[in-house]
Amino acid sequence: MVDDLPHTALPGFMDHPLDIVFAALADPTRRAILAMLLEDDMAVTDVAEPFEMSLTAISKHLTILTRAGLIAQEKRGRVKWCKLDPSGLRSASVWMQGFGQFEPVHLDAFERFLEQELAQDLDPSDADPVRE
Amino acid sequence: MVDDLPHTALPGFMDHPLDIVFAALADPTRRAILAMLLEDDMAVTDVAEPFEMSLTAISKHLTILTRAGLIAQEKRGRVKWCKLDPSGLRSASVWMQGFGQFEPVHLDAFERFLEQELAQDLDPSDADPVRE
DNA sequence: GGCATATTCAACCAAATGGTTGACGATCTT
DNA sequence: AAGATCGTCAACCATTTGGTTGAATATGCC
Repeated sequence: MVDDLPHTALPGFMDHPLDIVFAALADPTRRAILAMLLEDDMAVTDVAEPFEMSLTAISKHLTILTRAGLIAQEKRGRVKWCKLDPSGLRSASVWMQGFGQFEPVHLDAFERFLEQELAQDLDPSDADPVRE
Repeated sequence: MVDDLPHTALPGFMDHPLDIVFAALADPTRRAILAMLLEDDMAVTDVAEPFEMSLTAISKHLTILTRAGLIAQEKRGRVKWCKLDPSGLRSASVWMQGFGQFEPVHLDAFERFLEQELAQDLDPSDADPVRE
């Protein structure tokens, strides 16, 4: 038997979204992943490649980034593509701009950049995913 | 017995400053403390007052915020005053503005506000610390 | 079908985190 | 000096985190 709370892991959990966003950003591996995705959308395997860490570990990091709204993942065939999602970063930025008490920031070049990315909707036309 | 590593807790530790800043921001209690300090510099005891948590716990949170460069603490007599420090938030914001690859953000109203605060150099002339 | 590739799941582990309590060193007040 | 107040220290505890490995699940290729 598995005790009695096997539902959806409903404990206190992190209630506030900002907890999740900032916690996600607090790890250097995850920030490095975000920086990589700034250059290109990537498959999980390719994200993992430069790190001296198991694929599983990277997969977990990507899950954390996804739940924080910092990246979005989309499965195409057997490959799961990862791309930046501005929403997480935006909410964090809004808070930081004076803990939400001042006017929200316009993420300037960054937001516009990401919006372009989104518009392309994961078109790996010039990506180079398969390296073998 | 206390084992044998009682020195300064020298393990790997968090190397990158951003790790420390974002980790500090990832806790709702600490963000609430920052929001409180936005209104007024406060003594540790007064910071702790609204929380249902021990003074020790708040003291630890304040240490974490201090090490992250998010607040500064100054002891005056037996009272330790806490005030916001823009440096931590600034470094986080710089990174977020496109992971350091875009132009750094001007923290607008927030920075100017804090610089005024700093100029006043912890003058609790209109603060109301002692409530008894 | 059979095999390789892509990714996650499950179980496990060490270390870090966030909290507690009780004792302690400072400092102010009387 | 005594006592109260401010804050931290030390030890402890439960939970979370970040990693591992081995097996499992999909999907693509021949």
